[in-house]
Amino acid sequence: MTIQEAAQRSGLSAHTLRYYERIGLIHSVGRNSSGHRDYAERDLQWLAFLTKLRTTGMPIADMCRYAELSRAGAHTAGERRAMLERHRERVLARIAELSQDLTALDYKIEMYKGVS
Amino acid sequence: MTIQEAAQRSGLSAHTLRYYERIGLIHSVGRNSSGHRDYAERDLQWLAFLTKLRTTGMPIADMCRYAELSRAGAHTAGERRAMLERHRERVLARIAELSQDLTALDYKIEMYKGVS
DNA sequence: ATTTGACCTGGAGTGCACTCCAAGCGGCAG
DNA sequence: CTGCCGCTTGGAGTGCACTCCAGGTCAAAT
Repeated sequence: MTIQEAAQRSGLSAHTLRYYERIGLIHSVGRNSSGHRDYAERDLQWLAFLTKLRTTGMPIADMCRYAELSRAGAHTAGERRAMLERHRERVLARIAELSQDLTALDYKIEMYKGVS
Repeated sequence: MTIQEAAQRSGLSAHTLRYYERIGLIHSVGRNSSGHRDYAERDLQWLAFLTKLRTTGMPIADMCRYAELSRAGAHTAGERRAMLERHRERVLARIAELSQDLTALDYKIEMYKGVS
């Protein structure tokens, strides 16, 4: 599939897809006879996973590290899992923080309701 | 209180406090006889509120708008409340998104557990 | 044959939110 | 009186994650 289709389906821009490949986040996207990228279903799945890491706030540098480990083979599975578990804790903490701040926000909104 | 004390107590850096004042997020911080900033308890409260808006992801530009409205007087209360309610929705949506992605992350971690 | 349009590359530019720097001032310890 | 420290200012620099540009290739349409 072309880069535009992949962009459409992944929700990332074509620019971002090229950028991700350049920095090593996506490995070995196929090329067709004229040198254009040709994304496979596997690439889309990987992209979907990357997108989850991104939207949950993992820095690009960490994602690169994860991608590198994935490329290195099965013996890195433990380290990858550890990365995900650390990340999981951060996401959990972030949800807790947001929930806390939401309560404060609600309180503030209530104050506006009381006044008007 | 000095800028260092205010930094300590707000959790922001002195750099950031000056920056926030410069862009109009904090209005009229007092100065002492030698021209140094002298933060009052009120400023700390305002800073704590700003910090909640920031950590929940409100862009600086929106916070400036809110600060501007606050300065403009009581007749802007409705608009301020509307801003907070819109922001509340975004925070809620963000929590929902994070929770969703957390589930996917958990699933991925389970897969690693199954393998190792 | 030429135009069009999607794609390629390396490198430069952008926006956000800080973060730091240089030059200077005020107060106080030695 | 000198040195130092913490503060002041305007302006420049930084890091992150894109985002865009220039110049070029290729295949299909006119």
